[in-house]
Amino acid sequence: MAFAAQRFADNGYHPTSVAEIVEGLGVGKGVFYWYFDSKEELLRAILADGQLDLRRRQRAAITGATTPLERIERGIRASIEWSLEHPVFFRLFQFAATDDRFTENLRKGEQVAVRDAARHLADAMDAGEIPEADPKLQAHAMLGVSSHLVHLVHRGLLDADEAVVDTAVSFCLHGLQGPRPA
Amino acid sequence: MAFAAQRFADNGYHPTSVAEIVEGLGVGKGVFYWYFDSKEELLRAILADGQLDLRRRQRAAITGATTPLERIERGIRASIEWSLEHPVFFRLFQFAATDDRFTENLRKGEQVAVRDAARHLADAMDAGEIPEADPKLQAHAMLGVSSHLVHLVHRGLLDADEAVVDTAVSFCLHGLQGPRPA
DNA sequence: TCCGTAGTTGACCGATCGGTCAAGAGGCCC
DNA sequence: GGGCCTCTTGACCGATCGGTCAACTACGGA
Repeated sequence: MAFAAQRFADNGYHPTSVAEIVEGLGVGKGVFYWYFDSKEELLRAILADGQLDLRRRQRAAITGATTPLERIERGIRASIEWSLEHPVFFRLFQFAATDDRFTENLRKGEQVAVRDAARHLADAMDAGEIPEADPKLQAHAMLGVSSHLVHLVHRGLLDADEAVVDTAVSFCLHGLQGPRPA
Repeated sequence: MAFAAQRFADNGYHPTSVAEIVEGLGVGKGVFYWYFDSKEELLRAILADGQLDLRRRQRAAITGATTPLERIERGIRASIEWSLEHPVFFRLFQFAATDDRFTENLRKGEQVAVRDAARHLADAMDAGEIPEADPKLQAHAMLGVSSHLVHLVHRGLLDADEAVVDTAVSFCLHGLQGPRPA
């Protein structure tokens, strides 16, 4: 799966053939179809693996935080860092988001994460830490900032500086904050 | 090109064959290869068309604005509205961003837009409208928010409400604003 | 020792791919 | 009318695709 993921990320899902994968692994084609029903199922399994790992990282990052806003910040940081460390998974997520065969697989995991973030946002609103707004929309906005910036780093258009992470976090946090009461 | 763009957006670039396109158009295959060198070149032409149109819209939206920040806001609004009105182009942009064969084509257009936005951000900083920060990073952050939200609308997970646009704009503007001096 | 099963092989399948090209249609100028 | 050029056709090409399957190997238990 790791090898296949690498090839999918490098050459694209469609242009990468099953023959290419098994050849690179030095095994027969039968092995592939013994473990997976199809090439499509392979990618689904890879995506599920990645989502699980990201989710674990997010949960771990959040524990220990005391305020809702701190949970949000840690969640963003963890997501960005994970995405920077796992360019292969990240690229596959991006691809899967553009292909109707796979969007459904992403949706579930993404919605869990967004719902989670939205809950913390709602908590922060209740606590008066940030003004009232649609928490889900804001969670998605933060996701947009993070993933786009990560995308740029992976494309080599941005240095994998910690300044990127800080800028993303700061942008998101202040975006949430809205106009401060004087 | 419009027909091909539609099919590429609906079924994906790779799964859509040239045969499918010419058949849908009711013409012979030779016609296709008379006007385009390859399937790849066709998509490139479509992408260029879309980028040109978006760029025009952005420029038109900005003219007449008096302050840098107003230019930024109008630019965001125009980009989001255009993307909502052109789901086919938007999807193709998203796909192209995930495929190395086409990223280079997007980069140029994207960089022009980002450089433009960054210039207005720098102007706003000089005018003291927003605090100092890396304008390019911020421009990309705004692009991330916009495109992710548009993506959700196209996937049907969000209503094409004007609230979406307003939230995006507000999130971006306050994200730029940073911590207000008390 | 021998059988059963899990795991593996790679030749093979029909379908389809992007792309080619010889043939010809239609119109324009001389 | 006849040569010419633009445009169109669709049969055809070799390559390759995802997927199948009969044959085979390795090995643990009886």
